[in-house]
Amino acid sequence: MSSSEIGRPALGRPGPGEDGRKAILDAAARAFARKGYFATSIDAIADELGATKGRVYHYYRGKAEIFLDVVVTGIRDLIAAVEPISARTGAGPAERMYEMAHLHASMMMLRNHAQRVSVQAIEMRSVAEIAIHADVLADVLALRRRYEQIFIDVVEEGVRLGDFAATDSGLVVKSALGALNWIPIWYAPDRGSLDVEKVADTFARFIVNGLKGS
Amino acid sequence: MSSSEIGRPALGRPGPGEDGRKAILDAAARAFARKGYFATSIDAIADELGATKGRVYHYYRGKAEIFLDVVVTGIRDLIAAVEPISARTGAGPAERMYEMAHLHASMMMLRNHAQRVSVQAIEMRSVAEIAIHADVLADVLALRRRYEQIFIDVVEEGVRLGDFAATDSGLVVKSALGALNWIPIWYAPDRGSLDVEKVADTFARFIVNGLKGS
DNA sequence: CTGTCAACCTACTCAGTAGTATGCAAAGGA
DNA sequence: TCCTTTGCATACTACTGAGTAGGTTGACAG
Repeated sequence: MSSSEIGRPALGRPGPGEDGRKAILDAAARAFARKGYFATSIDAIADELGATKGRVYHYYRGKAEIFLDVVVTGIRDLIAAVEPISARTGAGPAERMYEMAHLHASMMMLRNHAQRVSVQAIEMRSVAEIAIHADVLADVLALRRRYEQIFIDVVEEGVRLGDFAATDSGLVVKSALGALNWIPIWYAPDRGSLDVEKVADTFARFIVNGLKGS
Repeated sequence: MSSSEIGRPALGRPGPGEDGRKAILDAAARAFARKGYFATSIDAIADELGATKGRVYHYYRGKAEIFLDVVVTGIRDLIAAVEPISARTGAGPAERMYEMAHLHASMMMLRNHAQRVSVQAIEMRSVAEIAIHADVLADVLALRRRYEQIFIDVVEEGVRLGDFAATDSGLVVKSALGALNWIPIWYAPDRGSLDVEKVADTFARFIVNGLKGS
């Protein structure tokens, strides 16, 4: 809050500042990714930090606020990574869609805790504790829609060019993103048996083929 | 327990018996589907029943047991519905896969609370409360693997016949089931805007096309 | 060297809820 | 008819965990 004002006061102990929030965000993302929202106590997040509750509550108003911050960060990261690909010139829709799906899949696997949290978060809308933050929730939904729209645009361009079969673009994108978003649920990062590249490639091919039609 | 013994005693008040468990199971499925495991109290389940805790604890040992029972029921229903299609003679792998995906998608949408619960349940493995029931959890994982195997078998048959492109059948099935299992997360049953049949058809086509390759 | 403020930590409070103890009622069987 | 057993409800207990209150430390400004 105060640090975002113009001509910061610069009084007293400077300390971590915005980095303090970031550290908590990362710890919370790891903890939430492991146990889920409810099974993760504030104390557990503090432990993950090597600190106590006091530190957490110094930067955040409450548990729900931390959680939503993790979720928003996760989606923002996705958009920031995928949007440039969608806008790439000199590549057809199919090729771009492959790259987008490939990257999304990779991000889901590479120990990206925020992504795992974002995924489990979607069914939280009904939980009162979360629903209170209607403004942030609206942001989350808007970001998610925007992300879907990126894919929809590419699909519709592909349909116009005849590269993809004509169907309800909203629905096929939900199919594709469903397949991708499901990855964190079954993918276990520890056992290196499954190659990230191979999974991403298989998924991306599957999706592009699904769009092309027979 | 006692009712499963041979030559049941048949003493005292007969009452609902196994139906009592069923009623609780349904109420719990609805409640869990709405709020999730942790946000659903035993009292909430009892309310859904129009009863109190006492009734619930008369039939179940605890919350986790109810939850896992809902999950097992959900998967069993899926297997019971889809397995017959996979074994159908006189239809090619592509056609059967379409029907399987179509049915799975439909079951995800038709207010099937148990399915929604099963979906949210997968990330529960790490929660101590649930992990205690190692035996039931093992059953759940086995059932889930068995269900996946049904799809894998059809895919591999399709590959052998040249109907499907050759890839890692385990991974493409995970893609397909991911897309399908994701449905409960975005599909809102109340607003009738989205036609169940249309969604199921779009998803099933998408999946079959994805398997066929280009 | 002193006041100030961020950056914490410790030690509480208090609400919600899983699970229990107990009692009562209804429905057969003998 | 009474006894037994199931099928509940009511009224607890015990605990966990979110959020708070207040204290302490250390860096920087003046």
